[in-house]
Amino acid sequence: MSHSHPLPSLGEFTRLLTAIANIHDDEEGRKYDVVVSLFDQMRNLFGVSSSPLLYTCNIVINCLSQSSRHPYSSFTFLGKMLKLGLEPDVFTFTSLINGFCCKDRVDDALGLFVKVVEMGFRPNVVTYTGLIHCLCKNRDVDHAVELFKRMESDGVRANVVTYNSLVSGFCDCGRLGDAALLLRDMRVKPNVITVTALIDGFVKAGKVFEAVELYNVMRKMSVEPNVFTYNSLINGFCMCGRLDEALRMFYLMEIKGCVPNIVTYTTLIHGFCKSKRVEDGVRLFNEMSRRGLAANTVTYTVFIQGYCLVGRPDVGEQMFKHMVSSHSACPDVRTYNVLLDGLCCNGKVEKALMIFEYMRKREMDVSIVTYTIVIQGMCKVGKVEDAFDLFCSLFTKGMKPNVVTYTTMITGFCRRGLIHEADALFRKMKEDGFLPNERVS
DNA sequence: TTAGGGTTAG
Repeated sequence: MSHSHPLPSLGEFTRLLTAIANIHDDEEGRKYDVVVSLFDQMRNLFGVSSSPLLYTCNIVINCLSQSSRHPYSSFTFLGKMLKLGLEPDVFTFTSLINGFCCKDRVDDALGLFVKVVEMGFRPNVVTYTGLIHCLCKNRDVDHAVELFKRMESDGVRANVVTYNSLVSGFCDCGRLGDAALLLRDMRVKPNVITVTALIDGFVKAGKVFEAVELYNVMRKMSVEPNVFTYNSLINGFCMCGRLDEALRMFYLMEIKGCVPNIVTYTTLIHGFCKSKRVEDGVRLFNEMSRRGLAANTVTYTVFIQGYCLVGRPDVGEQMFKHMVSSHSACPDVRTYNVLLDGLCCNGKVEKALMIFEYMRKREMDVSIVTYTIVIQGMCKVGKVEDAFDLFCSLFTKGMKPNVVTYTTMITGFCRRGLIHEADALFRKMKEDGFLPNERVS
């Protein structure tokens, strides 16, 4: 770098660094590289004697710990900090612990937490909340509650973010009662995220009227619902086929000044498609387009499913081709799954198998759901041997069949009268730890 | 001046 121009100050450099660190970029890796290289340039320019401020290092370390490309770079950077004579603080360690949390490495996160406490640092509400959130995401809500209690006995007060993690955690594992109690007994005012988490919990459990009741309560508590809240409620009505009520909620949100987004429309379209009212879905699609909202992958996928459901796989296929050729949205595995399943259910198994071959040639990321759909299609047209070959190949690919896969294959054998094969597979399924009537999520 | 939380499709 040439020094012919006056140098920016250390403060200006740090502001730049913070700005870059906070950019939400698709190319995460590149951003982190820029941050580290900028930090190195700062050090070269200002010299080691003018030691960079601790918070500058903390910005860098936070970037590094969230980077998935270089898993240990944050610890390498910590070493660099120590060499420069900088003492890490609670911000530094919270970022490092959170780095493990981001990668779902709860045990490493907890291990580091214990070490940091042993070193005499006092974790604060952010440190605890990061761990609680990570435990909840890993469905270990009991452990999260334990940590929550420890936090309180350490004299660290939970804030709304802590409660939000726990309420969502309870909801995610179906403990709606615990979530409701926690919401009731919170020592800080809940916000829209807290209440919406429980509303969505009710919706996912099929209890849409409890969700609506909570919606009414939240307005009395002067917690203002937002687009997330309304999308959740609309989804709740759609899920149980109450489309009129879904529409009424949709109108209500507009009256309340809440602007519907692409998720709102896609949820409604999905509701109509599932109830075989694809034309009503198209009307919503047109309205959405008039408002300048562009359909995304999910919107198209919902339509493809809808058209297949009403026996028009040709239109579904057309939409699929349109999304590819117009580059308006990129089909993902789920789009392919819906198309394959739709074709199979409409007697177009051969076509589905061709698309599946194409997917394999292109080395696309196929899921166990894709395989299950194809196995089912093969069985349907009597190609039980091909289906079983594909089933067996899963193990060498490192894929695990789930209950649906097993059930599909067993049913295929049974339909052909291959009772011994079916029985053997049934036993293998139980060996793999599946109960015959287990549901898949 | 630095760290933590949410919705949609099989």
